[in-house]
Amino acid sequence: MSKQAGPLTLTDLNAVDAPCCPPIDRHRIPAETAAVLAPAFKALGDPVRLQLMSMIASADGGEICVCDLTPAFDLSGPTISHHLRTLREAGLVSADRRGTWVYYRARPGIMRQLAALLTVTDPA
Amino acid sequence: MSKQAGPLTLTDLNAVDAPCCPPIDRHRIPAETAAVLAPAFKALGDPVRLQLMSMIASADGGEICVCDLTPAFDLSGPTISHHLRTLREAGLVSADRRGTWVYYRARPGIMRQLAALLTVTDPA
DNA sequence: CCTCTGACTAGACGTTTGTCGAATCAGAGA
DNA sequence: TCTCTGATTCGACAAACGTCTAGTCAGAGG
Repeated sequence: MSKQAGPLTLTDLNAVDAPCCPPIDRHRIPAETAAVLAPAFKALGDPVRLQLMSMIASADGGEICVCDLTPAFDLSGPTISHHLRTLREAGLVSADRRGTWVYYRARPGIMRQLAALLTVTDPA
Repeated sequence: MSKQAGPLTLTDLNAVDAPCCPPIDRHRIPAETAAVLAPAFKALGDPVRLQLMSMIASADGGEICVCDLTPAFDLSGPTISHHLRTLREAGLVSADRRGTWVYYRARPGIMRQLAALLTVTDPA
């Protein structure tokens, strides 16, 4: 159990199925929660990664091959690979090698957590 | 109208009241949309700014004084000021000076857009 | 075994970021 | 007017980031 060493990890949050975090306008986020969720927002904070994320999340069958992602950008293969690693380490996607090809898949749990955090009550 | 010069700006998106963007798992985000929304995610991608954002969004009366934000962190005044400017330039908050004090207020519109983008349909 | 292809790692390089202390600006009040 | 306080801007610096090229790893198929 890694929960004892670090105060809180991404895996901990992923393990929780219920919404971990009330909306941001309900009360102040604890420092530990911020430390865990901020990297996920940061990972989405690059235009290339945001597009990659949407291509993965909207892919037919829920997954997409790297070989279909790379040619969609004017960037080198290693650069795309680097961005995919960033998304992976933020817990937003998972990778699965099948033969020569690697397929990426979105992790809906954490995305829902981020969405829940940003869902504010209408001021009207 | 500034819409003609640049392809798309934050203000343009703020002007739209209806949700600008279907969820990320519906279809691929266009490059222009990614370029506009990524900076907002990036601004939330720092633990300090994420906490600042939640303190502002959850503040009583919808606004909070910088003088109440600064002592909540182990950081210098200029550093907090810098983070607040980042949030401001990302369109996430607005500032209002009243006498000696400056009050910050959340902009719910863009937050709802980000939340809508991340709202994925349940796989179950 | 060799080779080919797709994806990743390693190392380098210029840019951006987060932080600070010092200086400056904006009002309030004597 | 002078001073005091709160907030921002400026300039500097180390750390992190985004990108590249070159090299490496993992399977598929002769």
